[in-house]
Amino acid sequence: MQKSVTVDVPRECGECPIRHRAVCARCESDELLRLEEIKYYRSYEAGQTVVWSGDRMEFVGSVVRGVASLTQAMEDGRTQMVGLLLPSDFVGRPGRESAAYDVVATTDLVMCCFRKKPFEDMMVRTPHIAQRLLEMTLDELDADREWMLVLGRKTAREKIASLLSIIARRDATLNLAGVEGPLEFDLPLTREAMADYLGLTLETVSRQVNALKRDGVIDLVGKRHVIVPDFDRLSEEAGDDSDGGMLS
Amino acid sequence: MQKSVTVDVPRECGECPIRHRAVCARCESDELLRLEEIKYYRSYEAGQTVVWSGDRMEFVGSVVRGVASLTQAMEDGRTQMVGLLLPSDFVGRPGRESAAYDVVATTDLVMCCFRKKPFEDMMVRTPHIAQRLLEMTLDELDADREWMLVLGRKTAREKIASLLSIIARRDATLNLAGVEGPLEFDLPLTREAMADYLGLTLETVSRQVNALKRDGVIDLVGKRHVIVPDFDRLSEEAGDDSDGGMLS
DNA sequence: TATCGTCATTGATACAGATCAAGCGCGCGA
DNA sequence: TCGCGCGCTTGATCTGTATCAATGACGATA
Repeated sequence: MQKSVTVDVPRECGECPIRHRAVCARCESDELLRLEEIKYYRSYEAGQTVVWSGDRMEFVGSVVRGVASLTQAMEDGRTQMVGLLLPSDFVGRPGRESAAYDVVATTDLVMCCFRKKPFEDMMVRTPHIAQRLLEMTLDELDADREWMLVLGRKTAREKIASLLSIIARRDATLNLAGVEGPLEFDLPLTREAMADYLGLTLETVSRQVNALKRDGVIDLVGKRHVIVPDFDRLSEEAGDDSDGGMLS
Repeated sequence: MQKSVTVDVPRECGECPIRHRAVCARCESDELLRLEEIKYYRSYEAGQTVVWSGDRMEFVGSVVRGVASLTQAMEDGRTQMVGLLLPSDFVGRPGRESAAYDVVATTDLVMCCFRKKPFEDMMVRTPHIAQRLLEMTLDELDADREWMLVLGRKTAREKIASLLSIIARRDATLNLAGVEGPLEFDLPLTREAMADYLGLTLETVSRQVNALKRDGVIDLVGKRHVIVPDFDRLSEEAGDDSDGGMLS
């Protein structure tokens, strides 16, 4: 059942696609060498759970390729996704014993992992890592707060537009795609996962996605491939400041 | 108009009520001395804005006494509170030029401030500060993610119960009040502010607060003083795991 | 003591999104 | 090639919360 995914991740940090965005971004080459000694890669298939909430967390790491989600659940089954982890995002919390959320691979996933203890030791001796982690954590805090506005105050249509806008933006910065002209990307989420992220039901997601398509805000190829002819229009639908802020 | 509030905050960090919880918690006495040189206190009256979103942020600091709120707003006036800042919480982001949110004093407020540049310099030379800030930021991230579940998936009644539960808990840890027996505290928020935090209207907040009172989950003295006869019952109403987790 | 403003309550009604219930379409394994 | 299952769509109806509209309760100001 565990079809081992062929992984073409370079052994060398120097060749790593997330070298300049991940927690190691600030490291000098000697620091990188020491990281290289303790790192290892793990692969997961779409749908696999990477970490169970409450479990002992024996490693931390970075998403190298693919998408994972962070999910909180109530006993009765209600579920809220609290984070979308794209390449370069960091998973795990130094100084904490057990995981606070479920981490699930929403696409096939490759992670660059460090056993927790060696990483913590390294952090103490390598300010560049701690600095970068603080910076990334503060960025994430900002992103989550923006998401709180989405969850608390936006309509279903605005929520969908906000999600598409965020994915489009992150996708564009990763691929350094042409900044002008239509954006295009594959949705890494099912309708149900979108619903869990947006605090909606999957039926409402489906209806609103199709409404945005009918109104020409987006175009769909199949169910998952999205074309955004006019990013400003999408931002407007998301209720964001009109000044775009594209790639800013 | 600016009735200068009498401040009885000690000049000495050693006497400071938040000494062991704030960003300075890990500092040795020599580090504290250097912090003392660059710190200064500021007071605000309830309702005053501490920082405007988008403004240049010339200082960072800690809440010493009182409560402040972090708010995001859309152009059309919809408003979402994204953080409640209680004593020892940190305001501002080192390494960023302009504020991302409005910070408003919701009660009379005393802050311990540092001009941004000297503080940043100090952070580089004082790992204890950076370490503590990372820890606090990670804690805040967890809290915000819990709040995303509240905003995205809970009913109005559960939202109110969740808010009361959080305030009760934080209040209890601050005052080291008797862990058993009825909890009691003053709401530091108007009904409208509660609505902004919970993603509701103030009418719904009013109705649900009174419903919880009718059902004996809480008792009210006046509009703002809350008595919680049974904390577990409140947790249950909040939809939280029944095991309490009180002060954990 | 009257008056004003702020904060809160309460009621009537409207509506966005949830819920319940089919049904579609496409990829995959037999 | 069939049939099954999963992801998705679409329709009918229900309901929790928003919205609109008064009214009440207190504290501050004159």
